[in-house]
Amino acid sequence: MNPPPCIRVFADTDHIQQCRQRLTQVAPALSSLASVLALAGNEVRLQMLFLLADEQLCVCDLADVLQMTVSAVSQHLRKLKDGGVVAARKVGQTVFYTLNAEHLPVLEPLLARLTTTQPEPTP
Amino acid sequence: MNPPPCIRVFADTDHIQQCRQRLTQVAPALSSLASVLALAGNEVRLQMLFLLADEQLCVCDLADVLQMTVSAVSQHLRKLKDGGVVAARKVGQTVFYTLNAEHLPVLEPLLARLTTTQPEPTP
DNA sequence: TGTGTACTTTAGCATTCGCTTAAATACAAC
DNA sequence: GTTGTATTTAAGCGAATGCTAAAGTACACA
Repeated sequence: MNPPPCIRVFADTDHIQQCRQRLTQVAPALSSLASVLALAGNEVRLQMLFLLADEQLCVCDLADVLQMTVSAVSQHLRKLKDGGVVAARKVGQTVFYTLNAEHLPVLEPLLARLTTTQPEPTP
Repeated sequence: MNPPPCIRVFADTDHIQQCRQRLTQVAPALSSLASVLALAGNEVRLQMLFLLADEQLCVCDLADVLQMTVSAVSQHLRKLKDGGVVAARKVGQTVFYTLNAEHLPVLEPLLARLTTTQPEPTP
């Protein structure tokens, strides 16, 4: 049931155990971070987040800007909302999306890099 | 060939165009960032990066720690290497992996959050 | 009340992902 | 050379992803 994954000569068991412990200590935070990064790791969604960092937008606006189907945009937004990355605010029949505060500490510095990175001069 | 994606009453064409321009300005950086986040957005790979941030490790070590097949680990590492996130250094017949400098500015603050986030007191 | 607009949801489908298994490569030691 | 160890690669497969197309929901307004 549990074949030894690696039968190398010097398997420093203490070291392995220590690494495992470090992982379990950060496990919840790491899992949460991974799911946020997975959401932001899609080019379309990252574009959305970049735009939403500047101003709230409705589904229709995003569809126009990204030149995508309203349905496709809506499905991306649902994922982002389910992940707690964005929040929806309904005004009349249009739904405005904004960045959610919960994961801003992670997203803000990432998005900030996009506007501050100057094109590197070829050395 | 190009049906209007959204026939809403008030489509602020100038605004849409302005958003599109902001996107094209950051397009290369955004694309690069998205691919790094996509790599880090996998829980197993994020664990690897977390460990590699502390010390260099070989494939076998990672397989032991993560309790995964050497093959599975190797395939993850190849993706990370192809994305420029990690670098390989061969010593004898073992291959040590380290974080690559290229994307450290993105990864470092993310990984730092894992060790500094204190468990929030239930309010 | 009906009509239209903004959005969501569902089903379907091609593609990608992440794993397993097995074979292949590289190299150290005997 | 042969053997053994560390790693990579290839093939295959189930599951997840991201889109389209079509139907469904919610609400404003005449």
